Amino acid sequence: MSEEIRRNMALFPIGIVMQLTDLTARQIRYYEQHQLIMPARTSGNQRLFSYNDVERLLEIKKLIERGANIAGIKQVMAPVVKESPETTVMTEDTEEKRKELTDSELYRRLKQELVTGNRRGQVSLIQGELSRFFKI
DNA sequence: CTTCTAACA
DNA sequence: TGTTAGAA
Repeated sequence: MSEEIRRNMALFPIGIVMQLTDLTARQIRYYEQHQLIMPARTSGNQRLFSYNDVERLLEIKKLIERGANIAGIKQVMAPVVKESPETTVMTEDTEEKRKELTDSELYRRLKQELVTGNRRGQVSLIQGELSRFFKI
């Protein structure tokens, strides 16, 4: 299985993403309304975010903290279409840098999430999937 | 219990 | 953006 598929594989419900990004469900849904992210849905209409979605949200969060609005973020971030196999749309190299920083931050949180373990329900949902990313 | 949508004291 | 109501 390629990294591409792994990164775009939807596996976290909004609750996990909230903890990973420190964003409220309201904000996450709001960003989705504005096409900043396009999480998949379960048969029950529940949002399922991929590893990439989480990274994207962290990017959005930083831009928001820097005083950017939705319109501004849309300009900087390449609009997500769908699962584009060869679409590594990096508008600027400045984003490459920020990406590296958020990656380490994300890794730290995901790892902590896996070690700490959530409470009933989430454990089975996330732990099984995350073990594919981290060998503990 | 968790998440979803829609709407507003 | 917060928050809440009612449903799934």
